[in-house]
Amino acid sequence: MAKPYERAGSRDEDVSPLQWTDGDMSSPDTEGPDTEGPATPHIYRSGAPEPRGGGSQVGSEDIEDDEDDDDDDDDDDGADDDEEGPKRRGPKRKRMTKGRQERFRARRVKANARERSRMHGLNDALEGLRSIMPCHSKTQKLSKIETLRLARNYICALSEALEGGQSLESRAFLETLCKGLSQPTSNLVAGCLQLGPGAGEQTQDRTGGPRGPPAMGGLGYSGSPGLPSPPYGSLDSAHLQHMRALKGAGPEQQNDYGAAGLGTPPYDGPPTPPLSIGSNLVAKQESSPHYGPPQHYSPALYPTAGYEVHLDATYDPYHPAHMTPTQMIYRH
DNA sequence: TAGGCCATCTGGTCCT
DNA sequence: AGGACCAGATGGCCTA
Repeated sequence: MAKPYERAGSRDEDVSPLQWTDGDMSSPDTEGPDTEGPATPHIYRSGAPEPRGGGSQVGSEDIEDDEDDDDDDDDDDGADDDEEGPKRRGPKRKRMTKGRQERFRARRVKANARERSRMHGLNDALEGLRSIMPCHSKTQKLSKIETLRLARNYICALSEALEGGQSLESRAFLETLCKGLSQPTSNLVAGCLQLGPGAGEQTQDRTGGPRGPPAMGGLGYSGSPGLPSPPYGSLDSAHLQHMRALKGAGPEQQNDYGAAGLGTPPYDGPPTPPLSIGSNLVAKQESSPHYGPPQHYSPALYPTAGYEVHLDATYDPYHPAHMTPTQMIYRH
């Protein structure tokens, strides 16, 4: 079943919102989109399965009404003792008075919003990564895990190519690229690169029908070759740029995206978020001691939005002198 | 219907 | 105290 992740629409649009089962916080009033659409309530109240931890969710724990509001700190010794099930470790919790419960809810709402925002940032970064992968298909989006695997392989493959002068059309390059990827992703990559172990070899896709172009026979998944049905992804222009750079094409030739018919800049993804890989790399090198000199990376791997990255003809990725962005020629 | 992938909520832990 | 990060749990969507 493992199929490159594909979804009709972004889930962010129809995501939802919190269903406030308790009347205290009737609306999270945090983000707009999250307050509309179908509900995805995960507020564990009575009746809902508890997420973990032996059963004491704050939302479902000792919630009290106002009656014994302030004198409850003394008698909470027994609060956990009379619970059935495993005892909870850690500091004893105080009973949730209404006021405390409200403060807790407010804190949780804020924390949830932050967490959502954090995950969105993470996803944005992942999307940026997707967009510079050698095969960037708009119809078949790589899943998160496959994106990370492909990125790792891509770095390895390009490094090997730089080291050994290996051809980027070689089978070895493709094998490195597809190491550990799922079959559909491997096939996608193969389709993008228009490479195959046996040109003209007829293979079968998952549905059993013969397909062309040639598939990734034995790559990653031995004995399970086959390309998924078209549309295949496209060889990303960023990858073409990498290939050109690695082949030592002169700057003049590297400039003419339009003339070459590519028509797109090396990075034509969505507006680069603050987490832009390329820009961050350069910026952090110059400003942050935590990011030390990048080790064993190819500048060509980091096309920055709005920039084209070109390799110095004498570039040696392992030479210390070439570890800095000064070896990169940026041209807008 | 099962399984993959995802977004979200949540509590715990660590750090500032 | 509050924020960042993390991992578990849950339910929705989609495809085979």
